[in-house]
Amino acid sequence: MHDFSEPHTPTEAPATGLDPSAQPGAVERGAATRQALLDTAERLFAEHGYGATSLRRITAAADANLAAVHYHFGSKQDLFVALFRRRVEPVNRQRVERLERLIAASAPQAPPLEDVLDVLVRPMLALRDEPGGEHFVRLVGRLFAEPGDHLTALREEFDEVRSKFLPVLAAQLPHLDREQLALRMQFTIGSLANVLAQAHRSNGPTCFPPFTTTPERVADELVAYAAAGLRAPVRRTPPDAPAAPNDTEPLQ
Amino acid sequence: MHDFSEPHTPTEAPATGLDPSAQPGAVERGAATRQALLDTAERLFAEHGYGATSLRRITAAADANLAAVHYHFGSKQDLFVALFRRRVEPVNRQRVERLERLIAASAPQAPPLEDVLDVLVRPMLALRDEPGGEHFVRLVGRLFAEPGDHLTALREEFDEVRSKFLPVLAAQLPHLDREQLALRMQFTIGSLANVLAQAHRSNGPTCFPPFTTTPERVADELVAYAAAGLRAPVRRTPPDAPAAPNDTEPLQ
DNA sequence: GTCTATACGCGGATAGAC
DNA sequence: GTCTATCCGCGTATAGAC
Repeated sequence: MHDFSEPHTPTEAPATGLDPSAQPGAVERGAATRQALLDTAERLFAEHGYGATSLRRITAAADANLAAVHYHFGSKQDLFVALFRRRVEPVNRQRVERLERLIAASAPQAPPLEDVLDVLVRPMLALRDEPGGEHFVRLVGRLFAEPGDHLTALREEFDEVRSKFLPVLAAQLPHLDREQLALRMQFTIGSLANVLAQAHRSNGPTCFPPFTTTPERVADELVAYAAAGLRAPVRRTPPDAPAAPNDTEPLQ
Repeated sequence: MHDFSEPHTPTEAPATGLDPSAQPGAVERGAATRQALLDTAERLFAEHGYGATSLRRITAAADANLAAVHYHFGSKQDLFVALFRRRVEPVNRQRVERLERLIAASAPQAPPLEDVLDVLVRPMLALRDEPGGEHFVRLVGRLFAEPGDHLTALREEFDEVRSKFLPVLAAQLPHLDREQLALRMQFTIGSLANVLAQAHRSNGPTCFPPFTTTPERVADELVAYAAAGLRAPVRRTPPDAPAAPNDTEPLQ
């Protein structure tokens, strides 16, 4: 129902010192406010979710005025996009650069599957060790599960990553056709997303027993799991669908 | 910031015909309203997300009054829980029953890994073929990514499933310790959740090339992938962390 | 250029009439 | 059981102070 066609670009640049009416130090204060809003929103969005976090709470916690969000970013949505890009762009740049180094190192053969997966997975998991990153990874985990209307722009950030990694993976997985590879990569991304979304529960409460695992250890396990899954032989017949015809009754 | 400690249980039972002030046919109308609210909310939540779907839109589309939601369910949150339980309880009952049949059939050995995974995965994917189920599976996919505050009650629905499946899986995976098994099952659940969340995009737009896959085909692929991943040998050393020390600059 | 104050319409929730 | 009226907090927009 919203209209994001003209997303409002207010801070086209801190056009430093051109305007004689500007207060001394105004630019620095503006940058500090912007920063505080990004950091605070990142933490609160991760803890309570996007919808449950109001701009009033964010601005109060960041010692800023309610309207500061709209001045610096244009809308709540745009604030989210900004804090998201801030973290994701370096990660995706690392992924692509490291992949290209891998390709160069193993040329003319394609690089080993495990190495490619490692480069895909580790930079994102490593965010957990950056200040504030532990909040951010939960947001990433949730992104792919969100309904598609308003966050498509963010998902497009991953398009370059996908387009560069897919052919390299395909070269090591000749037993899969295009559709099978796409499906299995969807499994792999889901594994990563789920781990990211649950990363904050170091003493995991409901779903799985508590365990204390470093991001490095998680990356190791995920790479081993995904590589084996991607290499799995194509399955032919479902082994078991006993399905007594009426073991589901109609809805209440 | 919400308080869901006392969730309001209004419709303790359609206490049929006890109240002399009730209109004739009131009970049937009430049940029909309840049903319409569940079906409509399920569709709208799946299409636009929970937060972006207002009670006013739901009640308008279901030809009901705004206050009907609070009368029948107590709150928007409780409406979500109700429509969720309606679908998930039969699925989880199927899973447990089929697992017990598998155990009995292969006793005294543990049942084959692929069969156990098939029984875990297929009933949920099969919901796509039920009327309205194609909407519901998207909600399931999102559940595990949601922040933990208000939906813990729903996640507990899966506790019985987990406690019954984990030991059977462990019996087939003696090379994994408890922590490794928990982590790899988290990967597996993530794979399933991601597929469910994207299930509606039969012509997948941003993330993966379009493909038309039946739920049965997806279940086959997921079982093959997860079985291989779970069986993967434990990895020892990360193969590649070239990580030029400064390939990440500080945040903007 | 940055921030404050204030206003509008819509969201979920609730009380009480019918 | 159902509905109307109402409450308060939300995202958003804008006018004007510094």
